[in-house]
Amino acid sequence: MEPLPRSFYERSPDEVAIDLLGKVLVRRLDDKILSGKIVETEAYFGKDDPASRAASGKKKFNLAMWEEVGKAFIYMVHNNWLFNVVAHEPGKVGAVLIRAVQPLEGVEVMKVNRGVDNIKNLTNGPGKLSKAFSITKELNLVDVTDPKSPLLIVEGKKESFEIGKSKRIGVSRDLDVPMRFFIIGNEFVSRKC
DNA sequence: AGGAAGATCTACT
DNA sequence: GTAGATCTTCCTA
Repeated sequence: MEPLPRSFYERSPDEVAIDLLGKVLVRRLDDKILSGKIVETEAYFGKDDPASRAASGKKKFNLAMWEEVGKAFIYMVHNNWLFNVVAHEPGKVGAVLIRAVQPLEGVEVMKVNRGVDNIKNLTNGPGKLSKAFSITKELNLVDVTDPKSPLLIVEGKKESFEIGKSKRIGVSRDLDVPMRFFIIGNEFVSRKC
C-alpha cells in the first residue's frame, strides 16, 4: 500500500486532521508489522494556539513542528509518548496529534507491549497507542511518507463514516473552536462525547 | 531545583 | 462518568 504523498500534509492542520481519519498507521519492526486505522485526531497550530507545543516559541524538543511536513513529531507528557504528524501550510507551523487507532495487524504484539488483553483497551488513547506500537523518541522526525521508514501512514480502505467534532481533551487552555475529530460510533475512540 | 505537561490507572459517587 | 494520585522529561529560573 502506498504511503500518502507529502502534499497531503501541506495544508491547514485541521483539514489534514479530518482527512487522516480512516487512514492506516503502519509500524515496521524487525520481523513484525503492526498497523491500525486512525479513528481520532486533534489539530494543533503554531503560536496562535495556546495549547500547542509551538506556542512558546521554537525549542529543541519541538523543532519538528518547524520541520518539513510529513514527519513524525513525538514528545513526552505524563510518562506517555504522544505521536503527531507535522502538517501545515508552507511557511507556517502546526501538527496533527493521533489520539486513537483501531488495531488491524499485529494485535498479539500490541497486547504484549501494553500488558493487557482487552483489544478495546490497546490503542484507544494517545499514550496507549504509542506503547502498543513501540513508538518512542527514537522515532522523532522519521518520515511517514517514506515506504522504507519504520513508521508510515498509508491509504486505508474506502469506506464512509460520519465525522464528529469536539473540543480537545485534557488541554488546559483550549481554543474556542472544536479541534478534535473522530469517527462516530467507532469503539476505539478514546472518549464518547 | 522546581514545576508543568496534549495522560492513564484505579476507585469511587 | 468524574476525581484524585502518580508516572517521566523537558523547560525556566
